[in-house]
Amino acid sequence: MLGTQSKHVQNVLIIEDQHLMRTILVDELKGALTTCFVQGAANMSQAMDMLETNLFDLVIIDPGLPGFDPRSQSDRLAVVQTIVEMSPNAIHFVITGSDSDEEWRAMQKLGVSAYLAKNHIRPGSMIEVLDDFANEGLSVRFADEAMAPPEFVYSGLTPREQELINWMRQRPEGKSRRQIYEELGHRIGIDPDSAEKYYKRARAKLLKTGILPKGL
Amino acid sequence: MLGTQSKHVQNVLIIEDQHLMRTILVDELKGALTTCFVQGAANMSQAMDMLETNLFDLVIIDPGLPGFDPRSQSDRLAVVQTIVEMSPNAIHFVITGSDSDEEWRAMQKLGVSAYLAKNHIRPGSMIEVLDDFANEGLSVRFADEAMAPPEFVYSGLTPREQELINWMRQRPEGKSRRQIYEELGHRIGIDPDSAEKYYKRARAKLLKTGILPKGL
DNA sequence: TGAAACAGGGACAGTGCTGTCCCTGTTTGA
DNA sequence: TCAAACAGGGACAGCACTGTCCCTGTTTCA
Repeated sequence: MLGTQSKHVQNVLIIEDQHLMRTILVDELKGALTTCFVQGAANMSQAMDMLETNLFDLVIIDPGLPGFDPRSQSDRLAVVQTIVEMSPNAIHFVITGSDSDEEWRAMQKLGVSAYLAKNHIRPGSMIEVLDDFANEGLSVRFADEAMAPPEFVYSGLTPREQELINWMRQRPEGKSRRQIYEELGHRIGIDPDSAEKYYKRARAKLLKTGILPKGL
Repeated sequence: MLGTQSKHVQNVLIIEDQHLMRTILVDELKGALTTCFVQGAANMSQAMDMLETNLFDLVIIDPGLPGFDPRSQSDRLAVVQTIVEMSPNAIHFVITGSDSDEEWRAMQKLGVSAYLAKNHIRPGSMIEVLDDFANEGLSVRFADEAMAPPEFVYSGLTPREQELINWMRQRPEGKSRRQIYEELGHRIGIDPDSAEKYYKRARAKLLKTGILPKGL
């Protein structure tokens, strides 16, 4: 189950008690794998049910489950150990809100292949994590304070329009909009003209509703 | 800014260090408000920049920010207090991974209107929270172990197909599929025939790829 | 002053999801 | 055995988003 196999994983289980986080992790995995079948469990008993009745290729675990003390290192390790033992043929990733180097080492001894701080997982990151794992057999991401550009979302924009606005907001000083159109068009594989159109339409919409950020 | 106003909020700031959680909160807010402008900040300095240069109607805070000790009650309260003082005209919601009754009381004294445990926020919940707030001036949701039905996602299904599969998986023993079509069609405002079609198409796709759950 | 960058549009085709309506068969249970 | 429930499709229209190509003006700056 190593190597190039990892992107064709079929059966994935995500064990995480926060609904929104679980939902988006399911989506991220769906996006990172070409064809797959992702299931989510919100607590230990649900997870154990599913582990008993299914064979998973990949199990993603947040050890901070309800009924266990999130401060207790032994509780966290016990959760992971139980799950690893119930799915001996699966790959196991751990996702955590509060990471530590010691915990990663302990998890690794239990057979965990990746250890990911929640605040270091961005949309699209799971692809990189799976790549790391395919190449090196493991992937580790500790918490990270690095600046991400602030988000900005207006309810009336389509995804493409949002994308163009976001890129344009990060435009460096000396760069012309045309250069952004060129660059971005190349990056996402569309005509620079189209990129220009999306930006202009987005801008027009924002102007009409009066909420146009400062960088235009 | 009370009452029916709350759904027409325009400017929203979400302060949360976990990228995925922030992303989905932005989306949830975008969905819950008719027209809005949602911004996200990943840490305190970014948040303070934005609070200085913008006027927000609603600020949503996760007090567990990088640079502060998530175990320290005083750190958490200080974060919230600073933000509340910087946006005196805004409504403030607090979202937290580890909730407690005492913390909610302390937050309330700082002027916080809603206190929400992360594991109690489901997709679509923000609408209810805003309703609660509009009616009662506050909204509180402590952590909750109640069973949510396990998720199931297959990468090749459209949203509607997913929805039908998910409803059908929860079908009670004595209920016929036709009854589900009826009920669901009524609930989401489509023809029962259409519901039937979606389910059948979804089922066919799952059969073709070999991953059909047990309940059919 | 002339060229590039800009704002702000229109026309058009393609695609995927939605939703309605209709069809043929097979299985199941009262 | 007869009707309802089921599996598994086809045809078709509407709609939103995408993407390409083209247009007119105005501003900016070398």
